[in-house]
Amino acid sequence: MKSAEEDAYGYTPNVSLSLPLGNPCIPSQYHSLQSSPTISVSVSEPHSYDTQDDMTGAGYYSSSSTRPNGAPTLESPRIEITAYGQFPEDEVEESSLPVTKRVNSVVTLTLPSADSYRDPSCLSPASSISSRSCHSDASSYESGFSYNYDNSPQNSPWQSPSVSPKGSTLALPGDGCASGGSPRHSPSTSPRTSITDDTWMGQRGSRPNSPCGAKRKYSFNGSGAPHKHYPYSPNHSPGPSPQTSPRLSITEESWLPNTNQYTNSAILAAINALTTDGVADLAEGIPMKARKTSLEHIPTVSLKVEPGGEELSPGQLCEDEHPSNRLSLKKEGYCGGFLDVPQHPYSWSKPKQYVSPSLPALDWQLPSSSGPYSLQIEVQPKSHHRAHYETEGSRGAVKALAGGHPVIQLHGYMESEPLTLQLFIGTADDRLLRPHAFYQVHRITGKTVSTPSHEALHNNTKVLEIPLLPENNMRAIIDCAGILKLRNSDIELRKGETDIGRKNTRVRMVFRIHVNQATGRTVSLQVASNPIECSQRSAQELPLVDKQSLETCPAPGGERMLLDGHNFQHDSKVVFVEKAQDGHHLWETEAKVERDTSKPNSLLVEIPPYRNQRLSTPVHVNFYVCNGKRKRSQYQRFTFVPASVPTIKTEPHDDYDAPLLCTQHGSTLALHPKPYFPSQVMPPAMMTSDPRPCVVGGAYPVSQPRLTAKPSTLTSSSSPCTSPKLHDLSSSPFSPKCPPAGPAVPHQGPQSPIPHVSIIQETPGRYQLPSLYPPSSSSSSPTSQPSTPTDAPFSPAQCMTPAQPVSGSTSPATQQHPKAPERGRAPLQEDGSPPTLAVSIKQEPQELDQMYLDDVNEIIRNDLSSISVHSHA
DNA sequence: CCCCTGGAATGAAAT
DNA sequence: ACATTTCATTCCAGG
Repeated sequence: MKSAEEDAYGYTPNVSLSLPLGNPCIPSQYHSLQSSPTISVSVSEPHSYDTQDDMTGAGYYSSSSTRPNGAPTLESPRIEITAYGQFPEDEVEESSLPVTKRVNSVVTLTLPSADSYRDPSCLSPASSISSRSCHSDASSYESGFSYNYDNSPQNSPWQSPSVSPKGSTLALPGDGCASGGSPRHSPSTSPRTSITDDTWMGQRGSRPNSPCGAKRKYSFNGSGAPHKHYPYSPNHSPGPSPQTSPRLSITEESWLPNTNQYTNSAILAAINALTTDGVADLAEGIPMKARKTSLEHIPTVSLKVEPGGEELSPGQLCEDEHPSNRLSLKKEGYCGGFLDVPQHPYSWSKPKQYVSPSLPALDWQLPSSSGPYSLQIEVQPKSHHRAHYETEGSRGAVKALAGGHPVIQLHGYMESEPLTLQLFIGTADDRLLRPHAFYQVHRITGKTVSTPSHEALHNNTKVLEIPLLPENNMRAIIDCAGILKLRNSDIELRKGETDIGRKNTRVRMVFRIHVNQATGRTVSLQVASNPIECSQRSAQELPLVDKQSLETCPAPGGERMLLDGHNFQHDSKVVFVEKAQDGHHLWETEAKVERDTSKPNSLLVEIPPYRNQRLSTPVHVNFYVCNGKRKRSQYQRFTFVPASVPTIKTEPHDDYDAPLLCTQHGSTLALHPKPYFPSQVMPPAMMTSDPRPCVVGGAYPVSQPRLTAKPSTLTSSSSPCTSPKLHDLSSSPFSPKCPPAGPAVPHQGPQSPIPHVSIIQETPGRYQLPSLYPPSSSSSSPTSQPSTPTDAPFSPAQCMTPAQPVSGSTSPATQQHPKAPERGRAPLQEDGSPPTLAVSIKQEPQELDQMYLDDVNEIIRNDLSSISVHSHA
């Protein structure tokens, strides 16, 4: 198991590499990154490096896309989309947001967005509207491609299929796929929306497609690229290309118009230059996936003539411009096209403007508090929320555990100006917090909704913007946010996407706020909610621990801990586990459960004695509730302390969490870390215990993130946490540095040296970066990026670092590293254990773990295999 | 009539 | 290659 994990991490790198192959896109991303960075850099610098500050500056810069890009790009990595979307989009998206600050300097808005969501494309449409199916189409696109192969007409075929659902399906090659495709297509598409477009798209059927695609791969061009996507590839080529390459180009085009605002012709030029290569790649790769979604239309259009023609325009238009619009539009079909921004005035009073540019990418890790400001989740969302598919109606807003809805508040803000709270759905795995590729926030409206909101797209990630008003004490009740589930097949096809959707059903609501300061700087804060299980099945079958009455216990154990949660059974087992960095089990033992008092929602367990009674320092371990082989809760943190030392901590756990997540949960936060483990110790401990690498430094290591992704799913279980505060970690180490360029530089630096370096330097010249990055990350070709996953790395780095550092608290981001530790594996070890055993590895029981590991491994293998395949292809 | 939901059927993927 | 089990996604139906 452990090994598996490690492997995973280890692989990651590989993966990333491979990915690259697959995705041409990547390059583009880089480019974008580069470019963006550049831009941003320059601009920002002026402002301030400070992380937070950055934002501000950035914002402007961003105006041009640049900045954002930089950031985004980084992020993007993950998602392929980004690549496509690239800057413009990003910007766009961002722009939508903020409003407040932004002055608008910029102009218009909107942007293009090409990408829109990741899949979102689909989603968004759909999601937003639910009705709109547009997006879904996108996916279809991919399929479409495939179809192409089959028949270009495919459409028709598919469509029909689609209609017919399942059936037919197409037989296609994909067989299964086909079938799948058809069904889905039909469903999604057909239903939803619009017809035409959909139809086209629809045909492809999202799911099916993907599957099919994968298998088949035809791809036209794609060659390898397609991997999964292949379908896309075709599409891509046509469509995509547009996107991708197109996008680039397109973007430009689109942008241009929009962009102009920005500026950027120059920028564009630069970008293009950069991109070129990338572009090419893109073209190849074509990111199809991405395309798919969003593009569906577009691609279609472009690619194929048929649909294409028309669509393109629409699509493109939409994308570019609309992304945001879409959101806003939601209903309208996509393309509404205009800038929505303005549309919903609401509280927003201000026009939105764009702000975005400067804003940090969504995958950047940000602190939850900085200076006087502290963004907190006053009321956490319930641990379970069944997300809805595009093919379903909305399943309502995410609710709070005690009824009601989540509540978030910004403390320490004394200005009279309203701010815009951003909300997006993030991951809940061990890796750094980032937008979740398979879920999107869904805006809920209606009589039951009291909080106004507005949708915007940032790099394929839907972001709900909610006004935070001084008159409400900068507090908002989040009753307007639902969660949309994207079909795994649609997302996995995306070019850059490395995460797998299967069993990756936990998310976190991520809230961000950007506070402009008198100095001109912008302080960006973010907090993530506790993990939310979004699948119907998991919610009904997997045991889940909401609360634990004890966080720590002396090594001898014996104390009783009451667990509050869901799906507990009389035969539920509670297993304590201590794993080494590499993942193997050092210790595993089943705790006694008082069956008599066990209830579906509570379990009373007796803390088992720790394996080593001579602890000199606290040791972080985990425990989970198990209802059967594959029905285990996520890892919960627990800390054994030296008998003498009583508990100080309670929270040691938190530490762990902290590293990982950022957010805070309320209480938990971790923090300890610092306290406890002062310097030295801490690290290890953190690392060890959690997987999270936290790391500070290491964390970023970047590479890990990527791979992990999938695995992460698995892993995720473990630490979801949100630890909020990590700041410490993060901040200290890295953050501080970064400031300058803001985005990019910071984090990465820490992580991967190279990157960092480059980044940093680059500030001056973005270009540099590009080169740098690529290399580092990808090593191999552009594709490398694929690793997008890596993004994480980047993002982090970028992100915040600079800015965030400030926040210090930011740590969140850092925290996530969780994985890092693993990677790092060696290094630390629990230090905690330090004294004693620590070291050795015991393994022991592992069964459970193994199971887990197995799962993970599987996943990883699959991924790898697929990847490799792709690449080969 | 529409929005939510809870429940489940269905088919694909993983074992 | 086949039987099962586990998941994801789509459908249904009631409030």
